[in-house]
Amino acid sequence: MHEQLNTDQVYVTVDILILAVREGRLQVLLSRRPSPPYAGLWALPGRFVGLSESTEATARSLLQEMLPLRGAYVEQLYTFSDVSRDPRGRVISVSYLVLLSPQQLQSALAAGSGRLRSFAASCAGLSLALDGGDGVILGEGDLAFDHGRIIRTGILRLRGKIDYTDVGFHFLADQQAFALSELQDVFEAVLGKPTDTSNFRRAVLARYEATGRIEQTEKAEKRRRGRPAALYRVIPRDE
Amino acid sequence: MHEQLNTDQVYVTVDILILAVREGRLQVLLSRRPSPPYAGLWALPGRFVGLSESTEATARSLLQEMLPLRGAYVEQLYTFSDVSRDPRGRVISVSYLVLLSPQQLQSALAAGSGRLRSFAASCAGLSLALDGGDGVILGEGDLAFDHGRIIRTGILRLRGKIDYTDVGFHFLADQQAFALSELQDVFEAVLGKPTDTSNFRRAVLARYEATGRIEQTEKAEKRRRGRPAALYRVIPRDE
DNA sequence: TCCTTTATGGTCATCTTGACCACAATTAAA
DNA sequence: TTTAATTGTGGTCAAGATGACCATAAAGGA
Repeated sequence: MHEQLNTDQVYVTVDILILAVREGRLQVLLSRRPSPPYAGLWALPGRFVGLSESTEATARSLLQEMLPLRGAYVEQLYTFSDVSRDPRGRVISVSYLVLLSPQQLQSALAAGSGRLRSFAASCAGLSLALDGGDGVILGEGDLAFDHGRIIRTGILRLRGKIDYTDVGFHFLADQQAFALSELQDVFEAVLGKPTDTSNFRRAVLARYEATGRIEQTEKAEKRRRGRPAALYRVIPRDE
Repeated sequence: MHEQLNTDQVYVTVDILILAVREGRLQVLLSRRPSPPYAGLWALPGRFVGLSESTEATARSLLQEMLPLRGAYVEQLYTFSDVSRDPRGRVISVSYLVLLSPQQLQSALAAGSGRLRSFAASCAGLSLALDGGDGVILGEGDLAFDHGRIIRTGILRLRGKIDYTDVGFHFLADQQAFALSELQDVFEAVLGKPTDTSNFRRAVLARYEATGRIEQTEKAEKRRRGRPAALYRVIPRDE
């Protein structure tokens, strides 16, 4: 349908940047392009915007195809409009940022075809170095379109807002109790640097428990080796 | 040219939100729409995106038409894409935020036709109440399209970043020395609340003078009534 | 001259932050 | 069974930042 684009009009697509924290690293969901342009390279999921849907609706329906899940965190990221960003024609991309728990990312990978795969993006500093979960290393040249730039933009946005908003919670398993150390793993993966455990705990409890955003549950976890951790749960906000 | 839009394609426009601080209030540049839709209502300057220009280029050329000036601060704001936001058809708007000094805003008003006029936006809380510089009060219903929402989005963005970025400087006259009280006026107008003068001075000097962003000049101002103020200048960054 | 206005510098108590330390509660190893 | 390693939890302490407030300086106007 869209393999040949008219040269006298502007097209609009939505690309979604799906991030999750797995194995201590920030990961991004990519699929391998089956056909030109950029056949064989990795790309963000995307789609042309329909005539009767907002770009946010496009992003959500695109997400719905990959996940049977509702209520994922979706936020508009940035609009990329360089004239030559798509060799097929004049295509403007409105990008969205989506945050998933490891389990949600896993089920997206399971539901997807063989084209779908995820890669850990270890982004020390600003250089985009995609470090594959199975040993594959992705550089900027392995990504289609300007998707490397989109990923960098998204990670910077995330880093900028994780410690004064609630976005970090969306990386935790929905509706499940969590240990503070798990939340700390999320922060460290996003910010790319270690944090003092005691200070992190103090800051989180002051910011979220005092404001009624999280509360302690009765149970304690027993999964790991050391002392069992107290479990907390996120209090859903009705809006 | 664009009075009739095809119903089978998506159009892209750029709308620019031009803000300045004048007379202690945050003001926005609006023009009166000469023709339907929304004829007679106030609207942000806007234009359809050309085939061979990025949206940022569109924003800058649109700005250039109104101002002979280069180097104004331009930042992408948000992309609005509600299906029914434009009665003419399917029009997606990429909005940009532009910050001007009072003098720049004045010259834009002088260069513009009679359709151009500026209004002070006094935005206590979140309710958009446009309080006219010459007594006219604008409400949400006096604005075309979803431009009230764009203005609100821009002001919130500005408030969110003014005290941890350099954006506040762009409201001051370019290349000119300024007194700290002028910068304080800018902050108070943007944030909509008064600030303790002494604490403001301490914070600004710690944040900007210590990092080499501003420096004191030799001269002192003599314009006003009280004690003359020390003048500072912004040190341009080469990037 | 005295009052008003604006600018500038300072105090002081409180809150926040970063770097540590000590101990608790569990599992693994010796 | 003791000991060590591991993870979680609470606390201290000094340095820095913040908010409320006061005092003084330098100008113009009455």
